[in-house]
Amino acid sequence: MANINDIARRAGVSVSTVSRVLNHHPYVSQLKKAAVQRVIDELDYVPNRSAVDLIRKETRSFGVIMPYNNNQAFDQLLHGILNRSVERDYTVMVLPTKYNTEKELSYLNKLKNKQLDGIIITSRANSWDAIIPFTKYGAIVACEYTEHPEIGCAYMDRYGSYLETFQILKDKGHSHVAFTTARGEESNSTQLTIKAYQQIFGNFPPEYHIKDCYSIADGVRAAQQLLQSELNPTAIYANGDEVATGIYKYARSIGIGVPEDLAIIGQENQPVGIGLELSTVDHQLVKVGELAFDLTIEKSKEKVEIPYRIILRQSI
Amino acid sequence: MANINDIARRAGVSVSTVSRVLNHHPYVSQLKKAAVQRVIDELDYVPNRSAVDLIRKETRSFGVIMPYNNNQAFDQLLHGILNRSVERDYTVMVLPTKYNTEKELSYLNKLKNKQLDGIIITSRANSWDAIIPFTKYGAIVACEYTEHPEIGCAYMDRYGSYLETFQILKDKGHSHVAFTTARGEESNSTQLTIKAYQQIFGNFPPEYHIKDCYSIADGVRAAQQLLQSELNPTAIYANGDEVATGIYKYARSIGIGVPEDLAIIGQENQPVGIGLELSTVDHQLVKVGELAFDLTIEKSKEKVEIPYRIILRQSI
DNA sequence: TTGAAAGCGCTAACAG
DNA sequence: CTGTTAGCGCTTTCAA
Repeated sequence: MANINDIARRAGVSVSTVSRVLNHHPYVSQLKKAAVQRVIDELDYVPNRSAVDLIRKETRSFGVIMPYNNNQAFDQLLHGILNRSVERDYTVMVLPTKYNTEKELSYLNKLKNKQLDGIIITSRANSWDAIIPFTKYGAIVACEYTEHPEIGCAYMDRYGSYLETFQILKDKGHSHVAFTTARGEESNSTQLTIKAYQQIFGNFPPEYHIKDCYSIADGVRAAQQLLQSELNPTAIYANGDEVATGIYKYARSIGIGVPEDLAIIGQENQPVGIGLELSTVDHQLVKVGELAFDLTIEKSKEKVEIPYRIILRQSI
Repeated sequence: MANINDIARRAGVSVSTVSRVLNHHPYVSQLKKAAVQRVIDELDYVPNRSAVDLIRKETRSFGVIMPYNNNQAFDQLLHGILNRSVERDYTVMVLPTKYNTEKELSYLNKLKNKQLDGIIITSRANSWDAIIPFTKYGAIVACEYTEHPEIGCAYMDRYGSYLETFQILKDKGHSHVAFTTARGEESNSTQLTIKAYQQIFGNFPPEYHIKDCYSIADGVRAAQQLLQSELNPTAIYANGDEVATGIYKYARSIGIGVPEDLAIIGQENQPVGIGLELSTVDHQLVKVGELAFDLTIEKSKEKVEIPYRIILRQSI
């Protein structure tokens, strides 16, 4: 592979001149510029990216911390991020953690070792206190709200949407309302769900909260636990449309009508919810992702809230 | 930020010794090793990745060319790739093309400029002839079959699965069978679909082939075109479960029974298909992704076929 | 407008 | 076992 010296030699100029034409600097004579360009084309030369990054001290690439991909919510966020990255000619690295704190820290280290200019956190395993020291090495923006002034935030109004959803349920006459979440109280969304729930309905029996829900199968399991007990919830707020689907299918399989006997509402407006006419709250995650990227590239520490939309269909 | 010279100086050793402990080389006295490690910890030092990549001439990172993410098929492939990349401590860059040939070539260039050690192509816009020259600079593996000996392939047996699916439809007595595809004949999958179709049913009116189908909405559009004409297909093979869902919903909305009046079968075993009990052919794309990664890391040019599974549910 | 030269931060002969 | 030194391939003063 040819390098900049080869180009310089064959074009009969110095490496600085080659560098200048490479970077479109002014003050290069047309003559030399043409000569250099000819050799570049001839040798099909492109500058070594590591060398450029090393001296420029930036890589024009961002990392995206997510527990895993192939999940509607995270893929929507990633999609938004990719939209913008293409426009701005940045490159994005996917950093899957499975909520492993060590792994997550090792990814944050890529800021320190100058492999990444910035990191977008879609969901995290570590505490902010563990994360914030890394802001010294590059922009860190989160897809959730946090007070910390070091962290830019592009977030959906989770608390507001939960409040409104529970209120709708209450207004429809439901008082026995159960809900599902992905993780336990270590998760921000779970905390907000519980807080909003209590705000509207007051305390609840712990059996009304089903954790570890990610997939259709988890929804089935949740429904089994909820519907076979004497808890008799009349409504369930699922943490995603796939989970809602599992609940719906199980309910129907044992002859429970939706929404007559059981109201179901999911989240994120996924295809499966559209297919089954499930009501849902759309947190517009693609937009959140796009904004998160914008904040990162601007090294902004702003807190920007994206509005949610509640979509009422047949299941409530 | 401290660099290797700072560490060497403060530890009272040479940079080579620091480099040795960094890279776990043998033949470093316990004493010096400890001294170096102490300073490293003290200064919270990590080696600059660009410098290391520059001299090592490798980055331990792969790129994944895909038209876009947030699509069940590509996200499954990516998921498989990420699974393995975490295990092997590689990093992956997502390279979304929207099937733009220029963009795709610019990504392939990242092999040449040493930004990437290898690239996995999940779907492509360029011809192989345009792509193959880049194999000189790094491993390129595809998630589709190609004869070219320079390209490793981890692929699903598309042709076989299409053949079997059409045969099943034929065996069930269908002779008026329509189908949808994402792209036109520039796409490998589309070509194989048509070839398999003709193999089983012979030629077909061009109206039986609906293109540009990606989403539920596209499925609705396809169904409108197909069901309102006098073509009267009795079965439709959709190129994905979301498209199948759109077809299903539209059919139901105009009083057409599934499967009595219309058989529908989709692809990729997506959640929405599970929810609606749609039959599907699962190409096991997560496995394909995992294998593609393995081939890339081994710089293998093997052709490995992953078996498909036809999942019969209620729609056929 | 141009080139020489000094790095960027690291690895790996090579010599001791 | 350890240090010296020569790069890796590029950008950017600085002086001309």
